[in-house]
Amino acid sequence: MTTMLEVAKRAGVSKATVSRVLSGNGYVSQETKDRVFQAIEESGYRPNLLARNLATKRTQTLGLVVTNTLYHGVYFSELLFNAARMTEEKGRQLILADGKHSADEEREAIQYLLDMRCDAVIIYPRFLSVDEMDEIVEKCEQPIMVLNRRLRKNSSHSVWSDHKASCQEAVSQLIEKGHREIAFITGSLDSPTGVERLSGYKDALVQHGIPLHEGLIAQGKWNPASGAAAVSELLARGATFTALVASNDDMAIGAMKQLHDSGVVTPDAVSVIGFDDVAIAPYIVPSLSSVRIPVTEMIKETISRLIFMLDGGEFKYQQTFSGELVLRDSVIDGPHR
Amino acid sequence: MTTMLEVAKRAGVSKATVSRVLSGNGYVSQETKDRVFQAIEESGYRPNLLARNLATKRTQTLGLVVTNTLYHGVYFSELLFNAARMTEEKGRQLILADGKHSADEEREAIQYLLDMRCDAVIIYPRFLSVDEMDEIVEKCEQPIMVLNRRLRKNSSHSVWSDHKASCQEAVSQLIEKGHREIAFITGSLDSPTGVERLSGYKDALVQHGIPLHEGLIAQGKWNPASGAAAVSELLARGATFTALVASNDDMAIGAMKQLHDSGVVTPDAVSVIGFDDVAIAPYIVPSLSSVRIPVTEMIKETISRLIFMLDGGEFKYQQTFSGELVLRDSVIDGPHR
DNA sequence: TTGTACGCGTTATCAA
DNA sequence: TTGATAACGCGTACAA
Repeated sequence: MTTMLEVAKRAGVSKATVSRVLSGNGYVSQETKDRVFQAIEESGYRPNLLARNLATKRTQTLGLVVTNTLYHGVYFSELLFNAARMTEEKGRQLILADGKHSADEEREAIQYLLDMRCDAVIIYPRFLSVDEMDEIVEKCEQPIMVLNRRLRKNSSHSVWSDHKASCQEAVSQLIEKGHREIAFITGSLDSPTGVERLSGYKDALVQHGIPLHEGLIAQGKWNPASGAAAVSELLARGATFTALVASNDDMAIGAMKQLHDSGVVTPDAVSVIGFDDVAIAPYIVPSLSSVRIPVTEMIKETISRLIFMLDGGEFKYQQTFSGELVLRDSVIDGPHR
Repeated sequence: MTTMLEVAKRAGVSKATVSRVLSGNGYVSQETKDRVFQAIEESGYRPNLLARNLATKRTQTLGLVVTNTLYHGVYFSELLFNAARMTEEKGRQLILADGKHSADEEREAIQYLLDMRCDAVIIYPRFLSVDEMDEIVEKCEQPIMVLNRRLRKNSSHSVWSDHKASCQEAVSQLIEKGHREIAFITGSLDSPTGVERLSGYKDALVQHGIPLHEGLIAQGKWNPASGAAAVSELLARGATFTALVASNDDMAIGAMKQLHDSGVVTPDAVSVIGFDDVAIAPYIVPSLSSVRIPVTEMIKETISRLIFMLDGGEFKYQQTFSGELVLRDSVIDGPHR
């Protein structure tokens, strides 16, 4: 690899001058500029970003940590796509680190990004507690933002959407359409998101004076297969319901398939609501209603805040997002029996 | 940020000793080891990877370039997930750079990874020509592997699956099941993959002595909406067919929805085959057959080769993968009318 | 077993 | 307008 020094020699100038030409800082005569550029061309010189970043103490990169349990599915794609786009819009590069599937590995991933001296870090946590992340935010010199969690102490360093309220709203809509027997498929209950959605379901029932039947609740694990399994379990229990809320779209899709396959209940007879809006779902299951989580908007806010902080700014206020309920025919019509 | 020097002072030793303790190279007495570790604890020291990488001339990272037009969908997720997993298995970190949506931006992304001094780079090209990539492979000091293209000169630096043969095979299967009128939805025809699949379709027909009807071919753009639009166009033309091959699963899904909505042809009456196997598809459209591209295996081979090259190895031979046709009932049964 | 001193490829601060 | 030269934080011969 040819270095700046070799370029300098070839052009008959010093390293410093080459550096000036490249960075645009400082005065350089047009004549020497030309000579330098020519030398660069001839030698195929490429700047070493490691050296540059070490010297400037800036890497122009944002780090992003996500668990790979989220990798499958369109939700992650949307997250990643927008994060990359917005980061580059701000003239920076996104570096992705895999949080894998444990708290330790999530910690390691964060640490890696910090050790790489990313200018700032975005964490979409899955295993780490809110308290630990509050600690990380305070300890680190780099600005840090946490997605999908509400930090206790540094709430302005987090951007989240109110899963409980969104779910409560969705269930309320079903109740108002006349549904009384509403089944619920949970997500993994070691995830706050899963717990919050379940809690929203329960609160909506209470709020409308509808008794809670544990028999109408089945546990899922976010993926389609577990949604299908949950429906099997509900049916095996002899549960009857006119509506079904699944804690995400993937499970909702698995659930609908199982409803169809089992033949006990035709899908059209059950109103189904999911979450996160797998973008492809409407093409296949037009009857699936969904609560759309505004990932794009949330990422945008997150990155804006980070950039602002990098420029020395400080946020006092926090911002909550809420899911938007997109209803399809089967819900709008109310119960079919 | 506390540096190694500060740790050294606190422990009453020299930088070199701290470095030895951290890397495990060279002899250090247990006693001083303990002192150093304690000093590290107390000061919250973290090594600066930029400095380390600059000094060692190794970054322990693999770069991956992918266009964001691939981000949506499960194919990309599987690619990324496995790439990250395997890279970390080899004790390295994956760095993702967005190739965005033009040849220039794809070049920039590759250049960025090289400038960051990634030890090796994987390119999943969308816009760059095979010739240009052959050039890049030869010019660069870092090992480079190209996914989903067959390089002309450096074929051992590429891993691809034979799209033409896979598609030909799929269409042949349909023909052998008794289908004679087989519609085809192309991918974007500025992509080699799209062209190859179309060519496989045509060749299969020729091979079986079935006349080619241009009226049975409609253009798509890889996404579900374009698959639906293609079906609309076919129907508007008055085309009749008992089977339909779409150049990927997303379009196949859109196509099936359109077949259903239009009511002209019930989906069950048409055997549909897609490509790439959107993992979620079987949960929703059990009747969708698909050619599974072995992404996981291909990534595995790619990374193995890179690691081997980093250790000074050189590959003489090349390896082709081929898609595996997964047939569902509607195809196995043959034409329904 | 430990310390000294130099190199990695840049940027940045001075003089000149 | 240009050139020495000192950082940046770490690895590593070489010497002790």
